[in-house]
Amino acid sequence: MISQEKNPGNAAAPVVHARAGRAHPVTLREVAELAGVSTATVSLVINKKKNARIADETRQRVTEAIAQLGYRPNAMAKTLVSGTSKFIGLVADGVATTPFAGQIIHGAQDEAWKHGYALLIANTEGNQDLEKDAIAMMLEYKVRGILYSTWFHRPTGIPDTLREADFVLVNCFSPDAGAARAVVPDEAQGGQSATQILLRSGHRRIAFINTTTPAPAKDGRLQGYKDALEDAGIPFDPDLVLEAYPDQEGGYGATDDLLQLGVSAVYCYNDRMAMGLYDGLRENGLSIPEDIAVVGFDNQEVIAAHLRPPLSTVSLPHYELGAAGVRMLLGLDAAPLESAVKIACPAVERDSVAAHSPA
Amino acid sequence: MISQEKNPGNAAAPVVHARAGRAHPVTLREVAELAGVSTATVSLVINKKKNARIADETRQRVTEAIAQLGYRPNAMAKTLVSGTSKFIGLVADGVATTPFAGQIIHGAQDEAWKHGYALLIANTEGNQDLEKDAIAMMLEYKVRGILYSTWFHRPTGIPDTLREADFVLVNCFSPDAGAARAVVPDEAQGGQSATQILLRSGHRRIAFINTTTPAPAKDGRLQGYKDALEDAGIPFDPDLVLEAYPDQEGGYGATDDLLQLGVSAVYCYNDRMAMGLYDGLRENGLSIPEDIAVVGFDNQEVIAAHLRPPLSTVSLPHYELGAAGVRMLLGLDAAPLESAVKIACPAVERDSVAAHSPA
DNA sequence: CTGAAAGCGCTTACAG
DNA sequence: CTGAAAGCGCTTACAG
Repeated sequence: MISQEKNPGNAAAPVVHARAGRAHPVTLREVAELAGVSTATVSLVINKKKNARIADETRQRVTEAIAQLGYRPNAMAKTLVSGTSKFIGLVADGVATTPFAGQIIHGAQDEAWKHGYALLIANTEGNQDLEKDAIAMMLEYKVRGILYSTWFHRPTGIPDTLREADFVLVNCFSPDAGAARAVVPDEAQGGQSATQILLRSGHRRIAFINTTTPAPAKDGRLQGYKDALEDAGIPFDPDLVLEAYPDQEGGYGATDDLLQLGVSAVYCYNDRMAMGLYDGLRENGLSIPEDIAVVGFDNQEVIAAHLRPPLSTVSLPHYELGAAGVRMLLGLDAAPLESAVKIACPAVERDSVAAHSPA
Repeated sequence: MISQEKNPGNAAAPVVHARAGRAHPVTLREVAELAGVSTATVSLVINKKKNARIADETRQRVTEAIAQLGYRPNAMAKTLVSGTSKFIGLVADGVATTPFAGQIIHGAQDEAWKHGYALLIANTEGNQDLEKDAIAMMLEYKVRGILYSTWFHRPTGIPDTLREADFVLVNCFSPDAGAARAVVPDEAQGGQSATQILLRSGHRRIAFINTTTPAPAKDGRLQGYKDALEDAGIPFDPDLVLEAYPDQEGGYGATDDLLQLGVSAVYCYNDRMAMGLYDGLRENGLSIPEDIAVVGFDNQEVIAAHLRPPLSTVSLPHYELGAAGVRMLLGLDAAPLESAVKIACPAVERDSVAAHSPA
C-alpha cells in the first residue's frame, strides 16, 4: 500500500496529475523480493504454467505480494520475449463516412477480445500515405495480423506492405483471384431474400429500383432479384428495373417512373432510397403497404426501424464481417484464398409489406 | 533481397500463409552487421538524434542496409526501454448502440495519430468486468493515457483502476466536482443556437418538445431555449414546452398537442423526434416551413440532411469531443479538474426554417 | 519444488 | 565520429 504522493504535506495544492502514484511502476523483481522468491517463480505463478510445480505456500506468498504492490505485468516486455503481440490491427478507409462502418470495428473488437487480442485501429480516410504509415505502425507493434477494411463493399488493391503481415480483407476483395483472404456480404442472397419477402406476401409484379453507381452491390442485388423471380417461376422483365442515385432524393425522384410500371411492390437498392420513396408515394396519396409494398436493403437502423410504417429490409452484416475477419485471421474459420467468404444478409421483416396481400 | 521462401522448389504447393518471408524478422543487429557498424550507430541514424554526429558516408551505408533488409524497428523493444508507449487507450461503453459513437473514435484516432500515437480501443457495452479487463489491458501496454467515453452525454462513475492512468472523460463527467478532467458537448449553447435559428427567422411563439428521459441534455437544451428567449425579450411560457420520448414515434405522437399550442415554430429535442413530427405535420396537411418551422438537434446525418425539406439542426460534436479528449490528455489543451470543458454544438441550417418569415 | 543466467531488440550514457 | 556495455521487464531452458 505504499503510494508516494507528490506533495504529501501540501494537501491544498491542486492535484495536477490524476495519475496514482509512483514514478516507477512496480516490476516482477519487486514482487519477487517481497515474496522472497526468484523472478522466475513469480513469472511461473502469474502465467499458471501447467508443469510448474510450485508449493501452495509459495504461490500464496507471491499472490499476496502481487496484490499488495498492485503489480501489473509489462505487456511490452512480455511481447518482446514472445516475438508476437496480442494485437490485431484494423485499418479502415472511413469510420467517418458511414453510420455502420463502426459496426465492423465493433464486431472485430468483440471477437478479438474473445480470443485475448486487443484491437489497434487506424482510419486512413482513403489516404495512401496515411495507410502506409498505419500499416508500418502495426507491423512495428508486431501485430498478429491486419484486417484491411473498406466502408462499402468493393474491389480493392492490396498495399505492398500489407503483405508483410498476415491479413484479411473485410468488406472488400482483390480482383486478382487467389490473391488474398477476404470476407464480404452476400449481396445476391440478400437481394434474393428481399425479393422473397415480397413474393411470400403474394406479389408477382415487383419492381426493383437499382443504384446508378457501379459496385458489387449493384450487380449482386440485381442477381438476387432475378434468382428469386426465377425460383418463383416469374419471368424477369427488364422494364421493371429502374435506376436512381442511392439516397433519399433518388428514391423520391423515382416515384413517378415507378408508378408508371403498375406494380404492387417495389424492392429498393437501399433503405435511404426507400425513405425517399415513402415521401413520393405519400404525396401521390398512396399508402404502404396497402397500395404498394416496399422493401429496402441495409437495415440502416435509424431509418428502417422508424419510418412509418417501419421498413422491411435486409441487413448488411457489418458486425459479422468484422468478427469473421478476426476468426479467419486467427485460423478459426476457413479462409480460402480462391474466393471471398460470403456472409449472409438476413431479412428483417417489419410492416412495409402486408403479411398476406393476394395482390 | 534475401527472402527465404518456405518451399522454394515446390511451386505447385498452395501458399497457405500469405505472410512474406522470414521466420525471424530482421533486427537492428543484422542491419548493423550488414552496414559494418555498431547497433548504437544504427539506432542513432534511425532516430535522427540531433547531437549524434555520424559521418554522411556511414549514415548512407546504414540507410541502404535498412532498405535492403526491409528492416522494421520493433516497437515493443523501443517501448520497453522508454517505459511509456505511443498508445492512447479508448474505452467506450457502446460503439454499437449509436450511429455517431463512431465519430468519437474517429476524432480521437485522427488527433492521436497527428501526435504520433496509436489508438487502442475497447468496447465494453457497459459491462463492468469487461471494462476492468479493458483498462487492465491498456495499463499493461503502458498506454500514455486513457479516454473513457460514453455514447450519450451523462454523469459517470470512475472505475478505480482508471486512476492508475492518466485519463480524460469524453462525453461524460464525474458528478464529484474536481474529480476528473472531462469534455462534453455544450448542450445549453446548442439549445440556444437552435432556438435562435427560429428567432432570426421572425418566430416569436416557439414550442419546445423536450425529452421525457432525464439527462444533462434534457436540462441543457431547455436552458438554452430559455436563454435564447430571454435574450430576445420573449417571456418564457412553460405551456410551450412539451415532452415526448426522444424518437420518431415520440415526435409523431406529439403532433396533436403541438398543434393545440398555436405556435409558428417548434424546436425538437432531437432529429429523430423531428423526423416523426414531419410525418405528423404532413398528415395534418401542414407544410414545412411555410405553416410551421422545425429545428432539431444532433445533426444525425442520415436523417437531417435528407428529410424533405432538409432539417435545420444543431450538431453534436462527437468528432471534436474525441479530438479534444486526446489533446487534453496530452496536455495540449487546457483541462481543468474543476469542471468539464464544453465543446460548442454548431448550428447547421437547412430548409426547415424559412429565411425570413415574419410570422 | 525453486533459483541463476541468458536473451528478446532496442537505447543510452560512457569511453575513446 | 563510433563502439562496447549495461539495462528496460519479462520468459525460458537448465541446473540442482
